[in-house]
Amino acid sequence: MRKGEETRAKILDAAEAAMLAKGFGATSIDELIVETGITKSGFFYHFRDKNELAKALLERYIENDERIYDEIFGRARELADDPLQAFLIGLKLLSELLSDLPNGHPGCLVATMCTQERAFDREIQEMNRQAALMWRRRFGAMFRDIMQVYQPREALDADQLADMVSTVLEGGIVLSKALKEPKSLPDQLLVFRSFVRLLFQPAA
Amino acid sequence: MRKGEETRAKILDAAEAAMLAKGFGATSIDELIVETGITKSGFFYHFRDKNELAKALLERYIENDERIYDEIFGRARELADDPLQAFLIGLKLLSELLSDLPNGHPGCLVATMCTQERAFDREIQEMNRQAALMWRRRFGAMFRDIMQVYQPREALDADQLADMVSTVLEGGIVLSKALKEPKSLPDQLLVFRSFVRLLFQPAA
DNA sequence: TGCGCTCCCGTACCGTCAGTACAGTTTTCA
DNA sequence: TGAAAACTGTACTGACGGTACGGGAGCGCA
Repeated sequence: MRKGEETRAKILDAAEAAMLAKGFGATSIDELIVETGITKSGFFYHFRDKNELAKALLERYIENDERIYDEIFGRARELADDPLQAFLIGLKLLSELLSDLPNGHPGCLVATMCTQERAFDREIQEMNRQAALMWRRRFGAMFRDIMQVYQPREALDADQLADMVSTVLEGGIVLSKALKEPKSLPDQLLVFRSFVRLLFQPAA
Repeated sequence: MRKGEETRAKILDAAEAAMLAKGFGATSIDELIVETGITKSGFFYHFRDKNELAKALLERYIENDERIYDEIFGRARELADDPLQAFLIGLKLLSELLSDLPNGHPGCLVATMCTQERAFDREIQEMNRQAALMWRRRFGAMFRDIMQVYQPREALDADQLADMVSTVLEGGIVLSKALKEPKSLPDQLLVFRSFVRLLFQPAA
């Protein structure tokens, strides 16, 4: 029971790294079992097929993602009472966290499964959708809190602003990878941060 | 010669649609030859291997991409002398173009090849990088023109702002696909447009 | 008329990979 | 100590990427 979880986690670790680097199709089960030191039968004991591996992978990824956001924006909220300040601090903390990754962000599993959508079943596509909706709810609530205190200088919807956070993160990851410049992602997040500050800055 | 080009284009058409929908790995050569009505030997006459197909695909995609940007921002420049107004009009035109795609943006090949980077050779990764750099040059020049006339309200670098255009486009595509909401991409572009307007709006 | 070139077909084959089937073995924990 | 959990081993199937190579239709040209 305990051992099973451990092996399962080892497979997921190897799979996540490989999938983010090479994509779903280019990652073979054979290579995963070599890396984790089990046999093919062992692999299929844990996962019925490759699709179920992808599902477990995505599930774990999203949970971890949520945990990180909880921590960062929770900490930011401790540092400032004002919702705008807290959000700006959160973006800064997130940018710093992303800067500290030596090889840049490893990639977002949600994005990789989006760009290869038809390779996966409906269940995975729905998990992806729910993840994006959770981001919208999370950041949307923050923007609504901010709007209770500050009047935006442009009439923008809280949900659209929330989606902008996801957009900048996902787009930043793509751009960073394309340019091979890890710094681009945290930089783009800071540009967005400037925009948010400008948007809610009281008219002089 | 003429016939060869035609067949080649037909393969590329089928491949592009399939790759954007399913990803690289999930697109089989067998299915491409069925769709284009040629044989396997015929396919390998045109492309040495799958990687070379990807290269030709990316090349064609980037050229087309550049052409579209040339048209849209060229047209925008005709409609307004002021560089800021021209850029804002360009973003609006681009947003409208993206809105008019019935099934949403089919996906960016640069992004799909980024999320599967190790599956491709260095040449393709370099093409991807050059494409992103071209976007930076293109939009960077526009922001520099704008900055000659308008003082930004936040100290932001023209190149970082240029990267923001790419970021919003790539991120918007990912988000649109994840959410299954084609409208998200053009919406996000308009949110970014508001930010740009706000950034260069003369202080009241 | 026939030569050569482009463009493609047909066939046979190889290695890799996902996945199946199932019997047997070790490990773990109650 | 015994049953369940966690594997191993072997043998196979079918799809796919890719190779090899001979052949042939159509076309331009001398």
